Amino acid sequence: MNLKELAENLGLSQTTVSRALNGYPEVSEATRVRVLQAAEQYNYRPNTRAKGLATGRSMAIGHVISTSTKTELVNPIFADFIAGAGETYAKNGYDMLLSIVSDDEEARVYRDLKAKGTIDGIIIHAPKVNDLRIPLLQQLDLPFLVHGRSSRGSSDYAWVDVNNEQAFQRATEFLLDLGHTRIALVNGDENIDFAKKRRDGFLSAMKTRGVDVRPDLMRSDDMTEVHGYVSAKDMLAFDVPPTAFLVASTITAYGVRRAIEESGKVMGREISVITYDDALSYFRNGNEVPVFTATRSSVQEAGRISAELLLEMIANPGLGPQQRLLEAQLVIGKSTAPAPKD
Amino acid sequence: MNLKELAENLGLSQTTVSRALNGYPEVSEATRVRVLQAAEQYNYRPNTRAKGLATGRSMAIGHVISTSTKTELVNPIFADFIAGAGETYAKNGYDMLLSIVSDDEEARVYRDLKAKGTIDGIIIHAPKVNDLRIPLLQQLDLPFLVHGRSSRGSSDYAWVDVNNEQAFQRATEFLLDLGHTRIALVNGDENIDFAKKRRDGFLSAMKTRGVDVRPDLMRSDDMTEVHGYVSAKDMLAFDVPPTAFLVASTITAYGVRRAIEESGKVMGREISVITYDDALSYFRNGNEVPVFTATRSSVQEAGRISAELLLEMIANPGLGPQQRLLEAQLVIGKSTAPAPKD
DNA sequence: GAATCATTTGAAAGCGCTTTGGTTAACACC
DNA sequence: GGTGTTAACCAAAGCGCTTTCAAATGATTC
Repeated sequence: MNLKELAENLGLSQTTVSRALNGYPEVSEATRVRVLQAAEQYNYRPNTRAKGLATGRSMAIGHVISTSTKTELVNPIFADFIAGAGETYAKNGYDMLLSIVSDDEEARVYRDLKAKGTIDGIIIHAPKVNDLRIPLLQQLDLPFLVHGRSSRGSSDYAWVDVNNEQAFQRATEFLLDLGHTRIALVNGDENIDFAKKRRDGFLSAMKTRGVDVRPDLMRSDDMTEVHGYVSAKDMLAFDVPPTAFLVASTITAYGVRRAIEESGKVMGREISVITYDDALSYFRNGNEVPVFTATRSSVQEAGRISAELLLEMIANPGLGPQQRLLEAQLVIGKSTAPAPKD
Repeated sequence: MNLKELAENLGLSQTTVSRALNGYPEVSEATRVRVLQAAEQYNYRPNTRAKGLATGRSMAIGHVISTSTKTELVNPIFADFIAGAGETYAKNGYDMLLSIVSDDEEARVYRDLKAKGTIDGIIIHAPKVNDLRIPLLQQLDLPFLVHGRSSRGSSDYAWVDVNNEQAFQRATEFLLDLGHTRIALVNGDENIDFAKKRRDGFLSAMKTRGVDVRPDLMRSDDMTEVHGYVSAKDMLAFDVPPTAFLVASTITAYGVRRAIEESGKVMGREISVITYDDALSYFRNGNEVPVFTATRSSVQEAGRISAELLLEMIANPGLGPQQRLLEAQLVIGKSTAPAPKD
């Protein structure tokens, strides 16, 4: 069933039917009702492509997820982020277009999406400290929003980010308050901005308290379980091992925990752990009492907010780039305890 | 830059330019080269919507992920599945459209996607034992493929699935061979077909060997970490606790492991664990030696194959529904040992 | 009763592409 | 020279919608 057929069925012009369906005022209430009923009855839905062609808008938002060509990892936090965003899109009649792109092709993909007119806006993830995608998108004149921030370069773009520096600074202070000084940092890939910021927060807290930072207690890599395991296992074998770990994700924290237990120590007694917790739906940090003491911020919530801001910017082009800084909560779990006296 | 402008620039008609770009034979080699060069130079990309309107195809595949209205969980295995599928789509010029839908709206969403012509085909996930989506999609005349199978109802539809029954049967036999008889099943939600099949495999192996199955050693729920923890903790507190766990996912297995360690026992010594391993990229089952003995099948691979089969079916409508049964591998890790003698 | 106005409707153009059904020119053949 | 054939190109219709501009109708005003 298309508009023409529907109009013929009703004995009306396409114009009138289109107007009735789209809520324009120049239609008598009687015919509007008649049209809506008929549309319902025949289950009429306007063809997306035709509508888009006529209006110049595609009613779709792109999400580009870049996988490094080498590692081919897909971060599961995307699943939750996208769930949050998808909800907002659905509510506003937008579709979500997903592109999985190897990082050497990203520039081409953006240009194509713009030139082909596939999408009205785009959300990008995990920006690097100095991310070239941002100037590229600025120049492309395609509304976009960054999940995260990029420290260097222009700051005149839309983003939604967590206050990562503050989160890890507080976490570090908490460990210091417990008497820990040999604190290890099992970070994400520090080429990515958020990991860099977390490191900054860690270092800043240590410096403020005048505690020496041992470079051999800092690791940085993709936030897999194995990364946590390997890093912790390695450091626990030191002559003077760390007494606490600051970890970048619950997944990695599970690896750290595995190494701790393998070493015969007990987490939350001899060894303390604080992790960043994205509140992943399949990876809740325990049920009642959190397993890990954690800096928590829901990535699903971030997805929802990101989508809302982007749609807002698309609706009001004069609005300028929207930005939102979320604060992580420090929740106390069973993984932290005072530093052992030795 | 659109086709008209490009054609004017070249002093050719839109017809000829379109033909040159799409590889039709009625164009001289000289002009084809000229056209391609110009297109390259102006970075011309045909407008997706216009092309779709003219051809009647949208060059997009929909993925519908349903979240139960109650739990709002987003299974991270989708991230990997989608990564696999996305690769195939990109290679073939298709876009991927993602819908996150609460389960009470699914039927409407399918009808809409079909009526609006947004997509050329659809992939659905996690079918129930008796899944109503399948007859609905059959009736809608929209090419579709199911990731998983639905035991009841017509079997005349396209699917890609793992031989779940066989996988868990083998895993159970392996535990029985090690002398375990008190084997607990920490399964996924058994309303979903794959979980049902795994249970069948488990029961079939137990029955064949004449080992009694204790109903209180079987749990079924969403495959979260917490589900594993709570189930295992509960069962380990029994007067006669299980000596082995058969678990539905690595994530859940981490919960089981947490409970085991909390109980003061050691996994791979007093307690054995076998898990199903989807080979999630952020959740590799250990590095060299697997942490868990596991039945492994890559969900990313399943995504790739699913996308390939669906595109094939779209390209050749006469082909009939494609189906592919993948076998899981039984890999031996550090989590299994002979049953303790008591 | 004529002029004005608001209300409601419709014809047709246009969005950017593909594709049908030509047309033209060059060439070969008898 | 006339007839076919082929290669290369183009004009225009059509995909299903929105939107501009015009027209018809009935109500209102003087």
